[in-house]
Amino acid sequence: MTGSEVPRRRSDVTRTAILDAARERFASDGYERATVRAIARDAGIDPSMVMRYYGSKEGLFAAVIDVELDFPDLSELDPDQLGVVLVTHFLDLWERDTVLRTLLRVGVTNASGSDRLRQVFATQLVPAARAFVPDPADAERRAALVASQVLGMALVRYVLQFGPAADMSRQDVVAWLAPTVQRYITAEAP
Amino acid sequence: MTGSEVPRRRSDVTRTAILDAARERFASDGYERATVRAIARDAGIDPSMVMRYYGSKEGLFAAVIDVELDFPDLSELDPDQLGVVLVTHFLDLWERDTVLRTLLRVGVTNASGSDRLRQVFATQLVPAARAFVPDPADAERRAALVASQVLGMALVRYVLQFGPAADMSRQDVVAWLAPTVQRYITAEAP
DNA sequence: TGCCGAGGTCAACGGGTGTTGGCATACAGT
DNA sequence: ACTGTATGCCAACACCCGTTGACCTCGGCA
Repeated sequence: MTGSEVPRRRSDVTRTAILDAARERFASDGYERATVRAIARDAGIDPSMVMRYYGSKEGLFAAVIDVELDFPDLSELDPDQLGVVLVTHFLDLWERDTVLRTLLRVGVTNASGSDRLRQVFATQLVPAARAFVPDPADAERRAALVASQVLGMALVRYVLQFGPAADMSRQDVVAWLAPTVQRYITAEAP
Repeated sequence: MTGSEVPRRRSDVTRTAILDAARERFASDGYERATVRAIARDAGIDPSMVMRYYGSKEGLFAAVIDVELDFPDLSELDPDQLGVVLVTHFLDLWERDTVLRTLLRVGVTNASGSDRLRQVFATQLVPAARAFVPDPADAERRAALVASQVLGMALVRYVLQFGPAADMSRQDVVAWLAPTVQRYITAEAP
């Protein structure tokens, strides 16, 4: 992913139109109900274009979830601020684009979605945790606890949209969740 | 729901066979990928029987998720034990049968699934919280925080099956999550 | 100007879906 | 024993899906 560049081929505009439409459809409908036909209609082109450029529906989905979740540099951070920084960063990620929403929606029913979710967990969250936990041996467990709280909040707030969770301000979410995350990483094992 | 009774009609055995098969299919495949034909095959009958007894696929799903989550009586409980009791009870619920798993799997993509999930939240969790929170005005918010942690753990442990989360013992889950839940309900607002 | 390939449309295929109506069978009540 | 009804199966319908291949239409180049 090199981000924005000037289109070298004429078809690039169509390519990204498909990708944008796919992002929204997968995010709001999940994998099964997001049909190739609907995505093509949103992008204003023929369904066969989707196949030409992405090979198959599965290939299109792979392109959608192929993004890097750039984790913040935590190396010289006050360990007491870990909870606040992590929760704030996660809120940013969830609100910036739709890819995590897509991943969560799809990961619950689709194998390649949950694979990718596990992969993000293992390559991004676990290593970050490893640098701060008291005992590296249980870094995975502590990362899983953090994931449970963060994904759970994302679930009720952005996907299921429970009223009280969706209405909370960012500050309140951080204020409530940061101590939890902080404890999961740095506290003594109970 | 009167529970177990002697079958009055000959078809009751088929009825429950369909329901059992549907429970498993919906729980493991989600709504879209659980086909009427596959459910009927599992139940050993013809797909048209499903329609005769439950009207439609949607009606069958409604029957599957029409269950009461009997909440424990918390009225004379030591408020300090709230976290432990709640987390333990939730683990029981998730491990006893598949209905919550179904609800979570389906609620993420299907409207009637997430409706039911919101309904369970509003009629079971919020009232329970109302009895213990310092200020009844924010009972909903505190209940939402509890839901975020509990559903999040269920998500990574039972649905996504993140290794470290799935491998934790019940005691460890309770030991880690109970203080979080306790704080969400009884602690001063930050 | 003539050509050629890239970009795009169109119609169709094979398969799977939820759902329906007709027909057989076994049972219960008289 | 006879009959009406509950129970079940079978075949088909209409629809939607992902995917394919044949065809058209431009823009750039010799």
